[in-house]
Amino acid sequence: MRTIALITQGCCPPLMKTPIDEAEAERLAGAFKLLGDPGRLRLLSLIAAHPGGEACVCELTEPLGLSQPTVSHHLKLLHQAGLLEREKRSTWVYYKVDPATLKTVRDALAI
Amino acid sequence: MRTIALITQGCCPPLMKTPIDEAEAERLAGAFKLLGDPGRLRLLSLIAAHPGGEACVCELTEPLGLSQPTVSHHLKLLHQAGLLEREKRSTWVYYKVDPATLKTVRDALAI
DNA sequence: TCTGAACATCGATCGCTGTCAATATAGGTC
DNA sequence: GACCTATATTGACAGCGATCGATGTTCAGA
Repeated sequence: MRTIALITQGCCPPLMKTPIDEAEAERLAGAFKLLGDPGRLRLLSLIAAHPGGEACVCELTEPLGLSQPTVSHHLKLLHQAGLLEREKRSTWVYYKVDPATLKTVRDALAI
Repeated sequence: MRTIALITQGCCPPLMKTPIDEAEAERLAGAFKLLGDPGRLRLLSLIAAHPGGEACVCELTEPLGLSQPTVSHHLKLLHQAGLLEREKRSTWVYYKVDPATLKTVRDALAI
């Protein structure tokens, strides 16, 4: 799946106000494509609901029921899109949801 | 692409409040998968921004640059998910965005 | 009833992506 | 250094879905 730069470039104007052009549609669709996978949605949900609003990979693999490489792959995509912040602490890597990016996506659907 | 019943079944609890289960993730991901295609996003945008908030298929094919069967296919998916209302008037079929369903999807991303 | 227009369905193709096993990398501990 | 743990990368495969041409269906008008 292609990487999407979400926050930069003044993404994303409200869909419903005025017709978006093809480039904007491509970028916004990239964001929704990320949200269009049950595993990634559950990852976001697990991380957001985790104590402290953050979780490391080892805390996510088992409840998700997916292999470690797959989880790592999904986390990378979500991070590249700006939906997850990433912080390495010694051996562990902690992820937390970036509310601003999430809001950007949500606002694109405003009536 | 599988059909998603969006409004019915009390869909969709906010992702970020509490961990969603696999069934909810599957359903919600289905909705975002629909939004994860540039053509469908532009369809929604074109229809919403069209005078009267509605448009028939013949007004959408050309600005989208996709074949009529493809446009018809996308419209069917969006309609099945409840994102578009469909009304047949003699030879023409008019589609309009359903704001309630859109809000349902948007609210799932609430912080 | 014939014709043309608008829309839907079918069948086939082809690129994309979610998945995992295997392997690599990096950090901690002894 | 040797070993273990946590995470990332790689390579390969299988299934899905976006697309289009061809065809079907429905409706209005002559």
